[in-house]
Amino acid sequence: MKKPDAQEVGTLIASECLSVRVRRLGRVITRIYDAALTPHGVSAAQLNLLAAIAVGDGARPGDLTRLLEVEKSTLSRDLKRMEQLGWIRSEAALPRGGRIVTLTPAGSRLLTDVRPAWEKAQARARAELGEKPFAQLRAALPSPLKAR
Amino acid sequence: MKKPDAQEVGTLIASECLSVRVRRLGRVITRIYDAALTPHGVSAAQLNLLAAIAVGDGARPGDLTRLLEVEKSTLSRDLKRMEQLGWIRSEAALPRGGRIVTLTPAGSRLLTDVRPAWEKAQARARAELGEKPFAQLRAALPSPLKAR
DNA sequence: GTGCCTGGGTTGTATGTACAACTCTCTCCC
DNA sequence: GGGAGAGAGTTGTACATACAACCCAGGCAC
Repeated sequence: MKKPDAQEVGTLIASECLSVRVRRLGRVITRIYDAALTPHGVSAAQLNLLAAIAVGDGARPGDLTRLLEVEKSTLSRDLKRMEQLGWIRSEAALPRGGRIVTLTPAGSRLLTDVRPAWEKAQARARAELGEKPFAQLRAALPSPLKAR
Repeated sequence: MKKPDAQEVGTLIASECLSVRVRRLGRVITRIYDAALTPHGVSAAQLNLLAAIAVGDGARPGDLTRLLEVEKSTLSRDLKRMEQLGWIRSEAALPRGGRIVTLTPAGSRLLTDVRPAWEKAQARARAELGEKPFAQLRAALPSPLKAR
């Protein structure tokens, strides 16, 4: 039952696989931001989405899926939750049953209120990673706003 | 109801936030690996875990949580699924109710079988990101095996 | 010993995420 | 005008993930 092959492949993947590293990093980073944001009752994922909506002062769901690279079904549910929380509003507006999502006043307020906590999280993430890896990451990953 | 502040904060976060970029990248990368691995009935997360177990030819759950930076409750459930799938075995072994998780023959076989698909995914991820960002990412993110 | 702490594990609950299948509504082609 | 197809959205289902609240076993203090 000795399977040296399996051990070898395991070591290869554990040490070389990009998804291992990226997913691990995602968990670490998400924890940092979630912890900082908890007092405001908002999660990292939700803040990302709120910010994306705020950028254009309203957005079509289709744009958001492309910007954030989320599946449309995921977005649909995330938006529903945030609508129930009173942070966004979804107005039927466009021809093909298309809609436009905008921040409510409560959503706008939340976003501005949360800024100091976000900055703290950003600083903590920077400290956790180290100055150099932080800069490398920044360089390697395009800002979603530029991406497309 | 004009909230230029909110728009400003939104733009700041959307363009500067590390969690936005990292989480987005995680979704993209996970999709690539999941797609390549689907024919083998294994997900990216599961493969990561299998590999981590294979490295040491068995591991204690506590080590795995540190290695992968996963919450212990998450690990508990992931292991349970994989045990039901017949890929791993969990033997009660140590003093404090501690256990050791090892690959079954089926798990070992799966790991070696899956290698070509993994390599294809790795190549696709590299192509998707571009050669330079790929190298930058590699440099910025420590291999989990080194991390601690 | 009794009580407390710590390390290790599971369970309840909620969110984030994806894929597949479905509906709806236009548009376009013939 | 009737059907094919594209674009947008929702719903079913399953997995990955975390936090909080537990449970259990050992060690330590006194």
